Amino acid sequence: MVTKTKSQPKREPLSRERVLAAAIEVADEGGIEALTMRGLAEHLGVEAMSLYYHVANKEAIFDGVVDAIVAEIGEEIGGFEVPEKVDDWQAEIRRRILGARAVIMRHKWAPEVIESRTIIAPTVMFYMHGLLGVMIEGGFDYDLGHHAMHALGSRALGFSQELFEPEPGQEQEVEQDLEELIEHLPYIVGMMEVIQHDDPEDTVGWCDDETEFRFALDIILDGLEARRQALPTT
Amino acid sequence: MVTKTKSQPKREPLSRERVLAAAIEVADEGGIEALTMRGLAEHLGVEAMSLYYHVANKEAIFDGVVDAIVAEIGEEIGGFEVPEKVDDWQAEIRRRILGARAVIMRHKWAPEVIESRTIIAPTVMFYMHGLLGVMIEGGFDYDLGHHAMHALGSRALGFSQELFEPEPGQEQEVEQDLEELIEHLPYIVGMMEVIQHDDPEDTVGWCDDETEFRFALDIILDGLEARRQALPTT
DNA sequence: ACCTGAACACCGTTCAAGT
DNA sequence: ACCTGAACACCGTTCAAGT
Repeated sequence: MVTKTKSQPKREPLSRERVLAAAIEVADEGGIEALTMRGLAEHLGVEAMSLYYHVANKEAIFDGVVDAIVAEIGEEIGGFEVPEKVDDWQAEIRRRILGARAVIMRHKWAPEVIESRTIIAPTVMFYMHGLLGVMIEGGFDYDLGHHAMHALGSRALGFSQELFEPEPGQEQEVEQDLEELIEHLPYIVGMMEVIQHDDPEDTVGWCDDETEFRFALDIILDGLEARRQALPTT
Repeated sequence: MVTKTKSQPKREPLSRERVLAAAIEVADEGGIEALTMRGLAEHLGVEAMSLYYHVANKEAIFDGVVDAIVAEIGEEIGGFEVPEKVDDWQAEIRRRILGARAVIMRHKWAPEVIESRTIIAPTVMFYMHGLLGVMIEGGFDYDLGHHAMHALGSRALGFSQELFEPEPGQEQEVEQDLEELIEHLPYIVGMMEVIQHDDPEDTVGWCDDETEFRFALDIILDGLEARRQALPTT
């Protein structure tokens, strides 16, 4: 073994992979707004300008991060390959989407980054292609498959926009002027009472995200199945 | 009439309302990234710092803009009042949501701003309250109503995240390396061929957003109706 | 080949000062 | 009461220069 040991190398050189991995670390720790070129460089023990040798710009970092997240989804669900025979398309689609969701839950900032891409990432395309393939082999025609992709939307990747949900870390402050709201929002108040009654533990974060996600997902999958069964058999 | 006409006033004074109206104008014209404090001030013929006399900061502008958009939705659908008797909850919900969508279509940057709010705007709360009220009066119990609000998510306000859709102005460039994609993405390619066959006019923007939005909305409404009918009658 | 210092053009925002 | 100039702390990025 010929190794040059002349003075221990202080750090291994940068690379696109290390930059992207660090970017995910920084976002995991401090959220997406913590991911700045200068902050990322500091996290790597390097100057901000050094990053530009390995990535074109910040957008390229976002692109690479999305690729990495989708790759993690691929590991989670065992690849995007479409099986030759699909007996239960609903089960297979649900398995993939809930797997994607598990990954997204580890990187809660990811939806915002994914949505911010103007051109669809090739890896995302491969993921969606897998979903579409499962549906086609499961009895969809292409037209219904197309509708299905749109109906799922971002839910295909395991997330959905919740208008009632605050950002992680910033809990909703419902208490504040609840007094005056009660008379103007009787239905909301009534709903909250029922929900809190069902689950008295939950005080502030009064919704079970996982349950709600599955509820909506099942509605969509059921609706698609009904329309699949209505297809003319050729 | 005693009016002081000593030298024509060059411009009417600023106000919170004028700032917010101008903010919407700027975003309508140049997108949300064009909405900067300096740019907004220039649009108003004023210095950037003057804005801070009327709004606390940029976040407050975003908050106000969301309020204004929801107010516009209110005008579009004739208010958020819940009728005492709801015969066809699906029709009423669909009417409100498609009205909201019409407004969002005029302000395509609005979804991003709405999603960026960490605390739910009071006006948004009123809008959602109206939807919930229609459902309750239409035969939902509070638990199903709660599920429904989550299942609709941002679709309640007339938009949904389309992973395949590029930002307005930046068309998807599918042509680029389509050659190599064909062999890896047979299902996507097959789907595109069928879709283009159905609608040969559409070359690049190959999806009818309105149709897809209604398709997904109907699936959700149908699913909710099925679950409503399954409720125990009390 | 890989990293850096200095500089640029842009942000949002504060604060004391103008009228 | 309403607006402004100067300044600050932060961005992403370019470019010539270092090793």
